[in-house]
Amino acid sequence: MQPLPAEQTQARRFGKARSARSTAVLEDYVELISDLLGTTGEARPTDIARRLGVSHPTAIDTIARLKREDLVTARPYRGVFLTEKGETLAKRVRARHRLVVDVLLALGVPQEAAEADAEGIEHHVSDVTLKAFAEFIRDAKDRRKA
Amino acid sequence: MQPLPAEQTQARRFGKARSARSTAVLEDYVELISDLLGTTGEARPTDIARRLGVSHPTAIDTIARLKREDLVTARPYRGVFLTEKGETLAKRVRARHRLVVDVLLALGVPQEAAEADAEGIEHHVSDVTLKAFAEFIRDAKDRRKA
DNA sequence: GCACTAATGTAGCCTAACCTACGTTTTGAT
DNA sequence: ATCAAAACGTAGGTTAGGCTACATTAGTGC
Repeated sequence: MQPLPAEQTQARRFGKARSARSTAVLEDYVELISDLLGTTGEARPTDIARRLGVSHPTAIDTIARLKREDLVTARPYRGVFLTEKGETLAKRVRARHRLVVDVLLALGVPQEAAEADAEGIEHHVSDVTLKAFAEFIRDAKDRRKA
Repeated sequence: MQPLPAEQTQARRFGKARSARSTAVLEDYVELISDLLGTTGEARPTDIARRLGVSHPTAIDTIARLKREDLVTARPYRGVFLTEKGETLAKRVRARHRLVVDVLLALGVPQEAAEADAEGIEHHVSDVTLKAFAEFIRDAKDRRKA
């Protein structure tokens, strides 16, 4: 019996989940900012706060953190913009989000639940899992064609 | 165009994800405590800490929170035990965890990634989605039989 | 039964993410 | 051009969840 490795494996998994949790908020903001910039041309703290369902000081605090992480630029009263790094992250996050929703739908999850659960699930989907998801969706499409 | 409802829907989704995040830690602890009680007969702060990959004061703090939430009982130097409420939660969480892993495996996700990602994903799977997962697994089994 | 070790607990600190209350800047309507 | 409303920003507070360093208790071996 070797309890140590099992313990360490489990600890590593929990650690991963913890770090995913801490980046989840950043990812949500970046994705939302990207959406707002794309649809309305600007991303303002108040809009961001309203969409996320938080107060605007909370949004402003988190935007400050995004700046620290070099994901956005923002100047007082001027709105928020994505850096290169932020743009790249936004693209990845958006693609992952879509894929997660698609997989849930393909599994028979109702639309609203799929959208809602994806909001939480997406942040915990690793690249390996994402690849499996993509293949699953591709195969499902092929099956439908055949 | 009515931008308000869309905003509110999105805000509600984010709110759900936020609250899932805050209960995720509690769920992890309860599940782990249940495991430890089942396999070794006792759940001690140090073991819990080691398995979760956190320091023992962190574990003790969270155990205090679990007590406040009436999920466990614990007395100094005596280990941790689940209340009725904690037991019920543990059962639900364990079943959900297993189902999430099974679904990921069925989708072609490799074992280790499935186990690791499930640790984060499980906390965001709603009852509706869980039901769809259960049906998907059942159907997959039927297909294999046929 | 004493002493050492391991487990447990306490104190004090940090960051993230939330909040309310209040002040300041922009903006747009008259 | 002014002024009110809306947006923005700041101050200060809370809880959760981490940490290290240090003190205490329990258990074990001799």
